[in-house]
Amino acid sequence: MPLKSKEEVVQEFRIASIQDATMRVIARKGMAAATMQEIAEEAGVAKGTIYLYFRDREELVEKTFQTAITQLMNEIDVAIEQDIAIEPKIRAIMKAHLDFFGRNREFFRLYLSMRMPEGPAERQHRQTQQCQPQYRNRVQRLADALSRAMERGEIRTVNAYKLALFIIEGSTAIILERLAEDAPTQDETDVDLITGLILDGVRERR
Amino acid sequence: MPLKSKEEVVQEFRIASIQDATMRVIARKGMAAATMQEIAEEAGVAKGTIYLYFRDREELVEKTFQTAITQLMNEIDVAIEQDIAIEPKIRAIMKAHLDFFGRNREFFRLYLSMRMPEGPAERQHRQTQQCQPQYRNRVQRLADALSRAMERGEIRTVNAYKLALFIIEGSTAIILERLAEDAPTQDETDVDLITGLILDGVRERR
DNA sequence: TGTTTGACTGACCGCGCGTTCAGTCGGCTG
DNA sequence: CAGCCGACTGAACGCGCGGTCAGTCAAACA
Repeated sequence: MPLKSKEEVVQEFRIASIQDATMRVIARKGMAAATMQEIAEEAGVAKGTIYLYFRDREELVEKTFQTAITQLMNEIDVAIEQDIAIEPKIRAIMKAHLDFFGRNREFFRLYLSMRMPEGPAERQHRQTQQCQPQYRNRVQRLADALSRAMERGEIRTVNAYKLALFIIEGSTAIILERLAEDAPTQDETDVDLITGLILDGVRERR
Repeated sequence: MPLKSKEEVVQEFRIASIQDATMRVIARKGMAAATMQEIAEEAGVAKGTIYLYFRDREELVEKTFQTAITQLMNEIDVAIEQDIAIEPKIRAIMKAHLDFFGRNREFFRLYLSMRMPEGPAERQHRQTQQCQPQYRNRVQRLADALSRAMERGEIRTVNAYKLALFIIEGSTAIILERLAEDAPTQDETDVDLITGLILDGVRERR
């Protein structure tokens, strides 16, 4: 039965609004300072209601993170799977990142928090187990695409994983800067800058 | 009177060991999860003792951050002020970063935490006021060096600030990766990789 | 219409934090 | 050597958190 019952629709709506609220509050206060009380108020429900849909705070944050990152991964996949030259591919990947984080400013901070887990060693470990694969996956996919370009002789041979790290974090910094700007730069300008840097560097050639 | 009295020496030693302990605990548990109790135990003093040297937790963390970042800035200044071509300059700056974070692994996490402040808006603002200048300063100095190289025609003209951001965050990612490795890569390898990327990109030229 | 149900609420609990301060004690002073 | 000083301690406090659950009430049911 593919049709959703009224109850299912209501449930999904609740879950989505609580997750949205979670993102906004974490974006505002930071991971550790985001309280269940404030998330509940933001979502327009009572604190207890959240516990009807999520076992505890940890599960709420994990599920919220998963929902959002899955969406990002899907968008990047589209860009990465296209069988095109490395230059338009890098452009497409950078554009996907800029678009996504532009549309989901709130998510960005949750994303950074998850990459730098807190608390007792055991919890850090669990959070890393859950988040690191998503991140490494993203880096690894780019690294694979770069490796293939190296084999094809499009780009010179270097450590593909470190190159991917460099590209992703470098552009993350530019995204961060862009998000802080009042009048964000045009997408294309930053995409051009990043792509140009990666491919040709900055040395003047005479 | 340049000579330090016995009391001053003891005081400075206490302050230094408490700050060292603070760095280690934050490195282990993260900014928000680092408790005064654990910092005190790590430093081998009672919790109350910390309050003889620091007004509150906030001041402790701020002062600890300042002490460490000042040292980093000094080491980078040496590299940046040298009047040499842009290539050896970038090499020297990258090397200074790698050296510093290699010697002060603990500091790295405190550094990242300070860049992404938590809590109520007002506290975030204060932390940003206190930390952002240090960071922007570092980026700006690199941007200035790059601007000068652009004027001299050594490198092509792009947005110097964004280029500096890209370089610093990209290499930060590589440092992070290196710190996680069991057998860290040789310094020179990463410095070569980063410098090569920035100057010449990765496109194969035939 | 009287009854049942269960989604939702929010006062409450226990815990662990940052912070305080009365008390301790080794060493200096007169 | 008695008396004092002040660096140091750690039990105790208040607060605010995550999590609980007895109570509420609108909608579904009979």
